[in-house]
Amino acid sequence: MAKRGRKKGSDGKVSRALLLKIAADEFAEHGYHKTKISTIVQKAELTQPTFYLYFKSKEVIFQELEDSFRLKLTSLTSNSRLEKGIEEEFLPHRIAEGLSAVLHFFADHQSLGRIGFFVSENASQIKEQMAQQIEKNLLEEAKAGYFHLNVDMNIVANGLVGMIERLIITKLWTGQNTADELTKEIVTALLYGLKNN
Amino acid sequence: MAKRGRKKGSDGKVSRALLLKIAADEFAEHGYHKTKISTIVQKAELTQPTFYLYFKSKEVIFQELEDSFRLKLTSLTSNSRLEKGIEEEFLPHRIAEGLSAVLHFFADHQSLGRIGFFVSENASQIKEQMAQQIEKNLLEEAKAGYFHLNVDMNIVANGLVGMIERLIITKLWTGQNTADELTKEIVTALLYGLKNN
Amino acid sequence: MAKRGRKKGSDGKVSRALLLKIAADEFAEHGYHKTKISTIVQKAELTQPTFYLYFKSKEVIFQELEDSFRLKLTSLTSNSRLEKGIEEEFLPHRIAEGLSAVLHFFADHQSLGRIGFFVSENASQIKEQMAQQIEKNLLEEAKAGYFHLNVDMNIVANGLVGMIERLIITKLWTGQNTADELTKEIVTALLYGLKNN
Amino acid sequence: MAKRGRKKGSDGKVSRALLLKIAADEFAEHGYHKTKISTIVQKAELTQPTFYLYFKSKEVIFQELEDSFRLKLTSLTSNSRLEKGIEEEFLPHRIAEGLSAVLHFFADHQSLGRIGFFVSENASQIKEQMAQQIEKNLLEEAKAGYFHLNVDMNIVANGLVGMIERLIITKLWTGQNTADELTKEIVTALLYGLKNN
DNA sequence: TATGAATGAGGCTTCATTCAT
DNA sequence: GATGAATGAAGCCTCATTCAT
Repeated sequence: MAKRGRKKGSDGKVSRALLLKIAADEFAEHGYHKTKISTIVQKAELTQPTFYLYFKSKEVIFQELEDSFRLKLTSLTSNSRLEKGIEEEFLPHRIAEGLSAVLHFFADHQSLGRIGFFVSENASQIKEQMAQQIEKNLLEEAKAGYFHLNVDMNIVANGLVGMIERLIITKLWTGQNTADELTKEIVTALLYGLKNN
Repeated sequence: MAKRGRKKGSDGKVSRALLLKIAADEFAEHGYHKTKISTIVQKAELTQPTFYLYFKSKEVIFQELEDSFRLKLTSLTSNSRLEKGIEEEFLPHRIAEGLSAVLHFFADHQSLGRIGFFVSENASQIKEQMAQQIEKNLLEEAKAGYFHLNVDMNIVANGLVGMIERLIITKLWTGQNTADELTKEIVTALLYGLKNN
Repeated sequence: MAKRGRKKGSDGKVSRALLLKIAADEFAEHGYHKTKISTIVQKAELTQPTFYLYFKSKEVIFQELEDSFRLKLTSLTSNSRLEKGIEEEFLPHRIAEGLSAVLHFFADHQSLGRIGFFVSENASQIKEQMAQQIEKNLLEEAKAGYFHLNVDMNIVANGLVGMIERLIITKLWTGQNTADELTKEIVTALLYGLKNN
Repeated sequence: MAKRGRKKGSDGKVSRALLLKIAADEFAEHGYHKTKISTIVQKAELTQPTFYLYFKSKEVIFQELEDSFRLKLTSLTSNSRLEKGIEEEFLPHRIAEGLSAVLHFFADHQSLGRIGFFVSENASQIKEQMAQQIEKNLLEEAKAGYFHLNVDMNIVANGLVGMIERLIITKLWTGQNTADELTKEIVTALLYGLKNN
């Protein structure tokens, strides 16, 4: 039944998705330059021209993965702002929710996370966006009286991103700690240094 | 003027150092793969064979830079432990000293810092070593009664490294903050979360 | 006509064989070091990357040629042993057969022969293997009473290999003598020095 | 006492001879192309410019070594002709003398021998000259009645050179046989195949 | 949809050789 | 007589990408 030139059971959508997945793993493991198209297609049991059927270039498939990461991450952080009027005793719990979501995302999408946070040339920029989101939240929360203002919130936000980044690599992805464990530790450390008194 | 042979005023030590410096800048700016020997020697107004007079390969000169970074960093962190018997009121100041030294080092050696902390394939490993050093310090200090033990010190150490890393990029190297300003902010945030009560 | 992509009528097997043949000629004529991949592909009207499509390296294609030589030579020499019970009057004829096969092989495969016997770094080893094969044959034949034992058969075997080697170059490949003529001369000289009485 | 730029105790003649000797060993061991000027001068504890003080090029020093070999070899073979009127019973002894001289020469000058006989591009030509010398001797000796003429003397001469060549490598230079032992074996094998009746 | 075959562009490295002192 | 420093020339190899089927 298969037409000439068509692999039995082959399906564009499937091949494309497969290439994307393998590429993600390769980029994540070896970085952009050491990742070779030839390796990707080999693992997908396809050929190089087929790759170019779905992606215009190496750069483009990488970009698609990076964009995918960005999208998911943005949607997460934008949901983490605290509502006004929350009781102080619930504060740790509310803050934890946002952080937890982020950590779970990274736990569930290692390759994508590695790409967006560590191998992309824009990683720094991505993290800065994240830091800005966090800063906005912190400032509002401080204005609401939850936090003192003895520290520069932009610095705190950036520091927080750095902390998260490092713990993802060293603790989450190594399996030493779960997303929830890390959440608790971070929140504790954070609050006791930020909480108004 | 001479097209071949000895360039007027040429000196092996000088040429080598020049290549090393330019290479550091190139690696720092473009990463390992995008850095080309041809560019390095062009900027040094030398030729490719001259490069190989002083360095066995691209990999080797990179390694030399990485090692140089490692050495300086290690000597800094190993000097930052607190002596026993220090008065609590001087604690922030003492802790700040170690951190300050590290930040000043990064401020003064951007390219080297970028190489060791961001472009090297061993960057993660290097940071982990640093985190271990810090953890040891923290644990001793906790034992001495300066800190409480409500948090996992290994997590704190790694988080701290992440914070530092991120602030170096976003604040120190952008010129937004000086090493001393950052030191103060980090110590403040840190202590209020760690200090025993 | 196409500048890129598939050449009209191109066929992997053919290209590979072509490269192999040209490489054999080049190696045979110029030796290993003076043979350039760029020349090989030029003569094949291909480009350098294509070469690497079929052979991992210069060394590897050379090895393949050497192995090919070894294989054929080994199969020839191992077939040249005399059966027991052969009449003495047919001895010269039987011995000639083995030698003749070898010389015909060299006559028909100059480049390969030159590679295995003269340009390979293992040429000496190859010849020694051949000498050992020959020695084994001679010893069996001596045991069967065809030859006397007044001489060291290992020396004779090595000397014989040297004779063959030299005559191949000076007589066979120059066209001064045919394989059959040489066979006769060598057998004559050999037997009258070896024959029992 | 040494003047500026002059190594203590340095002497042109000595340096030149040293370079020549080391070069001979290197060429003999590694062949022409794998022998590097840089290695030669290193072993001589000199520098590359010094090399060019004594030899115009790599090719030239090699040529000098090859010429040196040629000279010595030629003087040997030209002395090996048999005088007319020698008694038949002394023939083996007289033939042996010439051969012995050659083998002793190779035994005493391995590197030079290897260069002239195996690494030079003219090795084949050199051997042919030798073969011609030998052929002339053989023909005269045949004319004098010492040998029969059932074989082509040019073929015998070339074969003999091949035998010698191979035995030098496999027996003489490996220490398995002395020059005198080989001489005896070769003469025996040779005579019983050549002697008239 | 898929592929066998091919290539443009470009990087790393080596080596014989030379100049100014 | 000797050398520290430098280079012109050239070769091997890799990789993203494309064409014709």
